[in-house]
Amino acid sequence: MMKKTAEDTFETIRKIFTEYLEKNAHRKTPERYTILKEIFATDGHFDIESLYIRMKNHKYRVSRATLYNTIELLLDCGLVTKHQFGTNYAQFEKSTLIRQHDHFIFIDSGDVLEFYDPRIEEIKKYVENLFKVQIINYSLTFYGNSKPKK
Amino acid sequence: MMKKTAEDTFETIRKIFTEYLEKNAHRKTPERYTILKEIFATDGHFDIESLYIRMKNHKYRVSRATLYNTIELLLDCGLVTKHQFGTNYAQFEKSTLIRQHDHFIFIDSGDVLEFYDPRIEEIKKYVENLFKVQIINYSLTFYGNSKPKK
DNA sequence: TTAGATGCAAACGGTTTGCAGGGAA
DNA sequence: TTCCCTGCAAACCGTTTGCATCTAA
Repeated sequence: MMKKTAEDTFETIRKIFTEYLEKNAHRKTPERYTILKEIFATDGHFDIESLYIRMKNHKYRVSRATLYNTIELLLDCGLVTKHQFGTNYAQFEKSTLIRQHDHFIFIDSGDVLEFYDPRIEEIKKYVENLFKVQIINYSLTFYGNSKPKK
Repeated sequence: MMKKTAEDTFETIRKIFTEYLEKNAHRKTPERYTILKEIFATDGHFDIESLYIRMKNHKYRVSRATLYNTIELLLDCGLVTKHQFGTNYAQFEKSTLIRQHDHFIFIDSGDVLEFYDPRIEEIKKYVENLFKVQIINYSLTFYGNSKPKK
């Protein structure tokens, strides 16, 4: 069986975006694909300003307005997730298409770690039952510091 | 045994605030106590602007700067909790001193429900162990809608 | 008496919007 | 050719800050 390369994965991502744009009668502009590529070329979380600077450094100038516009589309088709980690600006994360996870944030540095605990599913079911609601999404974030050495 | 009245509870709150102010050499200004009273006189979550307007309606004029300043103190002594429910403005909640809880937000209306599931404690322990960290606080919020009638 | 608090208004910073020009379909 | 999209800059809005004035201690 062939190993799945990073390029293969991005091709899938690109295809998802294209299908989304076509289905919603949005234009397939070069800006949108370049932004998509830039986002998926880097690991970790990002905010609009850092993405803007990164693209400028890569000699691809887009306006902030277009970044906000495109992020909106990427959120809508599920390729990007939005977080508001207690700050007053939004942070985003590219979808891995692989595994769901939540976050631990170091209070001092702002560094982000990811984890997954299946018990969150149990809590979700409990809440849906309790309130007779349908949960569309959720956010679970822990904040803390390194454990002090004894 | 005497029933505990709302006034008794507020007296306790007031005392906690006073002790906090004294311990940290902060002045006990009338503004600070009036803001405390206003916050604890209303149920549910609030933001700075609505608190500002509420106080103005009650004929007690404070500046927004003082509201922000005082909220900071109330957060510091644990009488108020801050939330950032995906919006770009902060929402606050008075502490109940009774029971810990998390939130369910109706996507359409923004209405807030509260619940508690002890499994969150298990997840917390798991994360502390996994990353060798100490968790100071956390946020768990579900977003969704009413379950459609069949 | 004086250091800390308040009120006001200006500044700040992330996000949104209006509009003229450009380009995908 | 059409009208959606982009870029730019101004507007927006929640929050922070600077400063003169006031007041708790």
